[in-house]
Amino acid sequence: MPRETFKKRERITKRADFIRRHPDDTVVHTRAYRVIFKPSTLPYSRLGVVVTRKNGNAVFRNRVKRVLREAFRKNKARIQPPADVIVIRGKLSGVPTFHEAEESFLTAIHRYAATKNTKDTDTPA
RNA sequence: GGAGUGGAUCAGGUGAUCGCCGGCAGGAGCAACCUGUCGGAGGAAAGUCCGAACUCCAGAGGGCAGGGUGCUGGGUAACACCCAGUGGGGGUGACCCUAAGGAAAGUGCCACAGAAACCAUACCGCCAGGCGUUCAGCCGAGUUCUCGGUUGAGUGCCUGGUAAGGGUGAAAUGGUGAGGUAAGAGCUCACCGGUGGGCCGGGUGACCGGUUCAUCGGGCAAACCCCACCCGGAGCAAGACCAAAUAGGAGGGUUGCGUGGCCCGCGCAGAAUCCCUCGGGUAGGUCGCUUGAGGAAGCCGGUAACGGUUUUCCCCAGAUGGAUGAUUACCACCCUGAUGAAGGGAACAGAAUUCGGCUUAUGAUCCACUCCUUUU
RNA sequence: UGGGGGAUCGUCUAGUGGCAGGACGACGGGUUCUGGCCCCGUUAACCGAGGUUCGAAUCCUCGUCCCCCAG
Repeated sequence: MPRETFKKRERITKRADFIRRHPDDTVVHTRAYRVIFKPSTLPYSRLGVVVTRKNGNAVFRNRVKRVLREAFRKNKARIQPPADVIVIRGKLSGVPTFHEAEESFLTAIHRYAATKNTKDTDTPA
């Protein structure tokens, strides 16, 4: 079983990686977040979190980022194929907990995998 | 029991599992990775309101402009901060607040109202005199109707005296009482109040107390200003170094730049293969970067702020799309509940070059004190 | 992180110590067969809290929010 770590190379740090869009991107909406899966050439997935100042103060923004980072760390092995994942916090009030975030993250991964499978079955012919 | 004032302290704790950042050591060496070990948010880290250190501009030098501070004495690297006091104001009180120099250096403003808003004095009014006039009484002359004189009351104008009173206004030329006067007035007197000067005593000083003489016309300087003291500018995206990238594009120049308030001064470059500006390109890394006006404890000086000194004492975050987290167990606190079971809650808030302050946000506990009410 | 600027009716704006004004809008009325244009009237604001002053949108202090700039 692979260890559930989260190294620096698994984080999206370039502004261009946040902004660039591609037709193959898969966008999944959950109640509080918008999750964008971008196909990656790297053999592992990466995570980037967007929380603007309009969501709350610095404590709140740090909380959102830490909770989402933890959900990614625990479940990154399920993202197949590997992708750059960008999570955008919507305008929803209330302090997030880890369990809520993980549930949203898992549903997003599930829908992402579903779209990939249908594409794989449709396109080969 | 209620209301309140001042001060101090803490900012849940201990494990388990999985993670993140940094230092050190090791894996032969840089990077990466692994192992071990140590450390890892705050009282406000916040607002960026002051003051400094540090870096660059020249080792920041002179003048002007501009800005800041503004009772006294201390503290400090420095401050607009702190401590101790003085004066003034608020509160029944504990206690709190205080940008608190100068208005006879000058300028300006004080809307509306009001006679008048600061400098001459003056409008209404009051009083005296003069000239008219109306009415009444008395006297004289005369033919009844009239004329003259005089007294009193009223009224108009002029001259003079006066500032007691006058709707106003935020503010009106010391207040009250008596004398005095034609009417009045600090004109005089008694008490009270203010201002200025002299002298005496206390205090380092702001100032306080007493006495005596003179005098009694506002306010605003967080209006311009004057006086005293202080301040050069920019800011770690400061600044230094390494590497990568494009093509030699456009404009200007004798003085240009540093210079980002102005002038002087200073420094650098200075006839082109030169300099400046714009445009274009690059957007990576290393250092600065955490040991410092540092902390703790003891002793000494000081009312205190604070300072001095001693120690084999301690090292206490340094990220760079930005770490300091997640899950879970038990205990502690608060609330609901019945004391149990159970459930819920736990504020304000996240380092970014570093310090000293201020201000703002905010949970809990403790100590001392004040006022009111009730009981004894 | 550092530096700079701003906040006035619903919107855009003027006002630098003394009544807060204008335009557009909204509402009501008039005009018209009806609507528009036009005319008349009404409504409606000084970001918040303290201080200076007789008096503050204006001067001072603190706070809240918004915008801009950077090597």
